[in-house]
Amino acid sequence: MSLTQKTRLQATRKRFIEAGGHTTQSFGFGRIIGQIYALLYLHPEPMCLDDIGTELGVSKASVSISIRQLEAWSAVKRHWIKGDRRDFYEAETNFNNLLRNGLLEMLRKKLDTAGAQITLAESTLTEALNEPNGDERDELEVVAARLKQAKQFHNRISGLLSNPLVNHIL
Amino acid sequence: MSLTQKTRLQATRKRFIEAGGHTTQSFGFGRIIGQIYALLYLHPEPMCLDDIGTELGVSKASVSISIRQLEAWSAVKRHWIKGDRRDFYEAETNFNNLLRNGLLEMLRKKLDTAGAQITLAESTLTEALNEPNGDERDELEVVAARLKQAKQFHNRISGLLSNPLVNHIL
DNA sequence: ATGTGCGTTTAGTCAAAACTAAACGAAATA
DNA sequence: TATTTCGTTTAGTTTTGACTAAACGCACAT
Repeated sequence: MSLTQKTRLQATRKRFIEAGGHTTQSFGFGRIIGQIYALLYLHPEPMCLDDIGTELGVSKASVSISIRQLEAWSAVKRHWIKGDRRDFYEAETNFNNLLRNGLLEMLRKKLDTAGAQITLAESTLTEALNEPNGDERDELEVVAARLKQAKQFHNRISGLLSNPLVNHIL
Repeated sequence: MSLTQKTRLQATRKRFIEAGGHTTQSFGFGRIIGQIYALLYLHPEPMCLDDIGTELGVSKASVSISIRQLEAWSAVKRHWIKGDRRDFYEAETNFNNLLRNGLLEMLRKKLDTAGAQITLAESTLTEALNEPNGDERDELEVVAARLKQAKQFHNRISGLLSNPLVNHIL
């Protein structure tokens, strides 16, 4: 392989890996997660923890933690090699699965906890509403109305995420 | 107003505000942003910077910075009060606008920069591909194929965000 | 059993982000 | 012009969380 080809391939890899790290960073997951995925995505063969760490210049511990996150999102798959005790990983190249099991699943969880909070607030308020009139009854009802509106919106979004049509589009 | 009513109203407010802060925090924006929005959302009248800061127990500077972010997302609106030099703010209760101008807009920007990076990587690689054969031609083509696939997925998602049908559902 | 080679856990470090206090500039008031 | 009252900027502090080195536990081999 010519020197220029090699250099350009390395440059391409490096750029893509940096971009991956930058992207996950901007979404609030660390930088390493994106870098690992990008590295595996462009790598023809599965890689082990040590090689990944060496390639990216980070510790094995970081790789271990990050790769478990990626596994939980179905973004990488373990690859068994007979006679080798090490764990090898390759990227899940099917972005649809990645989207469904990763991003959307996370979104769902966050929506759930948010929804639970709203419900909790609502029920606390309902107790107050059932009592005989007080001198700030109006305000009480304004808050109740807003909470109700928030819950409606929450339900709409939740419904959207479990809508089979929407899920098919993604 | 009875004491129990007052207590419960305050408890409801507090819980809702904390939940709001927690939510925005989990999405990588600060805690204060969500707290301010939640406070304004449950507050019948527009509030000024100082009152917001006092209510949440944070400095006016923090409120100033955060509320400009909220304004950029159309999540709050300025409310002019004649004869008062202070800026008053109220929550945008239309969640659809909020979604469109806030979350989706942000998503669009991140997709754009990610797409630009992929394109850049692709063009760097294309130069190498146009050269005569080298001894790692195969690997070069694997990387090229992966980049192409990534770009396709990126385009699909971008298209989805500007799809009028999808935009209408949201 | 003992040693070796893994992945994981933990305790600690360090850098980046959040947040504050204080200084500042602009606009209204006197 | 001097003063007051805002919102913003800035410089410094605190907090958070990313990351590492080292210890650990487990499984297999000898």
